[in-house]
Amino acid sequence: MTGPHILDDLAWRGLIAQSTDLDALRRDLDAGMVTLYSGIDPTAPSAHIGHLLQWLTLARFQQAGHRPIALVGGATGLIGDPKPTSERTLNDRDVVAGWVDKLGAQLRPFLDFSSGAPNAALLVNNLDWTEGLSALDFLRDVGKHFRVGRMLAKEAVSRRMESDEGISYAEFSYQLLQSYDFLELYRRYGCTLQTGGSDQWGNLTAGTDLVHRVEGRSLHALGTPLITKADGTKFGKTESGTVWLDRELTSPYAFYQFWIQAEDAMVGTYLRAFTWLSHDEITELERLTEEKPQAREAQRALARSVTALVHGEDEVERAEAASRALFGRGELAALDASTLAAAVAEIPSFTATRSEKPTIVDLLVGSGLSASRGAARRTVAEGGAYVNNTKIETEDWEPADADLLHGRWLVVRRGKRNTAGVELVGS
RNA sequence: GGCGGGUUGCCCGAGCGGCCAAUGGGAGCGGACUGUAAAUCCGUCGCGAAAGCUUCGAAGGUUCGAAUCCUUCACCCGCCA
Repeated sequence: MTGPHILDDLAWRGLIAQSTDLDALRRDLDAGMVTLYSGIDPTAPSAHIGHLLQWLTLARFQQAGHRPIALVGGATGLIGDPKPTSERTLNDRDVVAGWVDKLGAQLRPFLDFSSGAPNAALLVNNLDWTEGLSALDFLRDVGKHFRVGRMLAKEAVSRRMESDEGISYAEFSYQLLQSYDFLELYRRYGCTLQTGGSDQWGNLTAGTDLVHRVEGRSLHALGTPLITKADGTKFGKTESGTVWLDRELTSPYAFYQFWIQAEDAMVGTYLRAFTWLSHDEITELERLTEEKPQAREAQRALARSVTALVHGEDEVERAEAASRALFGRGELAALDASTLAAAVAEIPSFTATRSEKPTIVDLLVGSGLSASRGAARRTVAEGGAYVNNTKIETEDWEPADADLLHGRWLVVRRGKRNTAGVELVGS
């Protein structure tokens, strides 16, 4: 690969928040193929866009000729990484095992696993080397190398110690488990680099420390920054929660919409971190955002790229077509039936029966746009309810035949950007 | 094991027998402005059309009346052993 050095590329993309010894890492990367790993824990049936960032980082290394190992924490997921705020609830073993399978399948498209290449990606599960480990062996072989003082000093642990929630011994031990992964992967595959989010920094360095003590080798750790919004608040949430990669949890249309709503101040950051666009392309898009922010070119390119990456080009087409139809300047009534049907298919929709004479409140609640009838009435009172882009002023409004697009559709909207389709059937 | 402190709505956090569906802040949501952006301002924020109903860790109890008092249980924190 010609392009910039992998570390320079990562730095340009804003993906290096912390590192152990960048110069040493660069020397190793230049000396030949490096095996690296990054792990995620199965805490849900799907990965989200934070995980995507980790997988993409692995993929960037693979693109540069190095060998990525994607780890899914079938063991660590049974214990739970300490969150600064509160103790996790343990999930059942079979549930976690099911999630391990799902996450494994989900990450495959992002890396090249084809067996021929020397740097073909590997998928591993840390349950494979921890399940058979006895508690005594673990304490002697791993636990003996850890000092409690150091462990207590880790940020997540100390935060929890100071909170009135406290921390269980199980979660306290988490860093030992993750450190042991690094040791095991070093022994099995010669893995010498671990990447992860900067919130994992304590765990990453715990791993390099352990290997140093046991094997006398200094390995590398690289922390990617926590991606946030411009005001520093958490990124990756929408009104309906986390932005998942699984289409059942976050539809491709909703996924596309999430990205297209990116703030101007952050769109460049997201382009750099989440897309494969070249430096030149991104620089140009950043310039366009400065010059003509209202054109939203960068947001469009971002939404297109990331949606294509996760859901494929076909879904991008659909999401874009639906977005044009629903957010376009034109009249919804002017859309032809197939375009409208396609657009409605992308958004949450439901079927109502004419004989039930649904009011706007029924439509808002039935479509899930409003959580309760009270909330729906409030929305109408606030002037946030629309049908076919026309504001509805009264809560007992009912659709007339003339309102039905192509004889059966209504597009209901709450606020600026929450839309749902309604198909009115029956007589 | 002993003693003390704690558990309130999405989060933080007041309330400490009636005036409490419960102060305040944050997040969220809607509106105005705009560009499916940010900032700002305004409004809203348990369910119900209403009567009313269900909430303040759980279960009992005292009382005309409890988030507020008592008992037991669970969990958390601290100190001592």
